Amino acid sequence: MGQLLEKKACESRLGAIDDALYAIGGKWKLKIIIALKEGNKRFNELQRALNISARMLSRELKDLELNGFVERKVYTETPIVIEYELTEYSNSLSEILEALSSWGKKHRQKLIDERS
Amino acid sequence: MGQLLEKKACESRLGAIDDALYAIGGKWKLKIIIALKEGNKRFNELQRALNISARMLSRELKDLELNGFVERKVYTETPIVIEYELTEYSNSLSEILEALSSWGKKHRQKLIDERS
DNA sequence: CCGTATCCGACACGATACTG
DNA sequence: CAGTATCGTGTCGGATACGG
Repeated sequence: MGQLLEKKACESRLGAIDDALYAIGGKWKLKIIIALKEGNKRFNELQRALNISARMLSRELKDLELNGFVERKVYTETPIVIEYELTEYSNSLSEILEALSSWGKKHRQKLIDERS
Repeated sequence: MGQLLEKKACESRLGAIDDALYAIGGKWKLKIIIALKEGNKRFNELQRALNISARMLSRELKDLELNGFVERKVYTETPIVIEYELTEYSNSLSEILEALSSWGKKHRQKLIDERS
């Protein structure tokens, strides 16, 4: 009977989603990553691009660094410049990013259509 | 120059991700949907399957219904039974679900490997 | 420019108890 | 069983100010 198998599969997916949301859930993480896909950015550039407070940005960047998505680069030649750069590992998120943004686009269009 | 194009694309993706997170962000929405993929479920079944409080489940189900992902079905034959069922539209999330859970699985494995 | 510290309100989330 | 009401906690997240 497939019941049991289905249940196992479901539980496994639930756990996996948990892990994923724990790492990249929240309001900012994916958005920061998208912004950095455009190219390395400095702290203030990110802040302006995302309309995020310094406090949150600082926190989230640390978190992203700890989890291996982002690297903080310090160029010591004067003037000293600090940039944030995506790591190789962050590329593993591309499918998620693609799926989310393409769905978001369609969803927004649906909402617009319904209102008319 | 591709700079401008890239910037536009980035902003568009940021907006789309916003829309997506607004609709399906948070700790519970996707998990409820996954649980229902296994088959229709009653309130208490969902509660036990997800370890979610009645309060949150009630809220999230209303939200999911409003956004067209879930339908509340009432079977009036005694004994009266109330079930929650996924709508057709909820299938549009399958790519996201797939991407998230497969990434989550790999990510967890990575964490395990690193710890050894 | 790159952040950190502090204060504060809003809300996500949980536990418990309760109603029809 | 299907929810709602109440209460309490923690985190989210912004505003402002400040120091390296």
